[in-house]
Amino acid sequence: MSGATNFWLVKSEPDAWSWDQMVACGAEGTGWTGVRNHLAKKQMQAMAIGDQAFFYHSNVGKEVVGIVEVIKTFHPDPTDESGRFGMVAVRAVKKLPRPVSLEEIKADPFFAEIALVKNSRLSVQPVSPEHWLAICKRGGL
DNA sequence: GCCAACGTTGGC
DNA sequence: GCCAACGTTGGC
Repeated sequence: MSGATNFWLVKSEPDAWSWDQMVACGAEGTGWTGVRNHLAKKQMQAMAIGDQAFFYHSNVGKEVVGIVEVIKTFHPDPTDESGRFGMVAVRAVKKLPRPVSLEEIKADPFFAEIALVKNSRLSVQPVSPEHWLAICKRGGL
């Protein structure tokens, strides 16, 4: 494992779990439960404590609203009865001063290869450092 | 509310 | 192990 921080993007429908709820968990954070996809699982297994992830509101809003940090690495998800999947734990770090919408990301050819556009259904995805910086910049950070 | 994309399941 | 049917996700 290298010491470099990796970047990710996690999606949530705000009706199910919103940024505000995430913030309400404070420094304690919360388990990122409910992921039932093997590719997403693989991404979570690759996460290290201190890695950062964009928090994206799918369906409603369709925008990156904030940044979360991994505080606990991959471990069993108590909500998964099959025992096949797991979760990480994250805490809210900061809200983007300006949310970055999917529309905006799609409109910029720079993001043509980002998983958010290419594989829109993947709920946990990696983000390259270049894309990370560019979205932070657009978000007003 | 619709539909396309994609993952999963189950019959063979 | 293949593939059709089905369910779910998520953008529009």
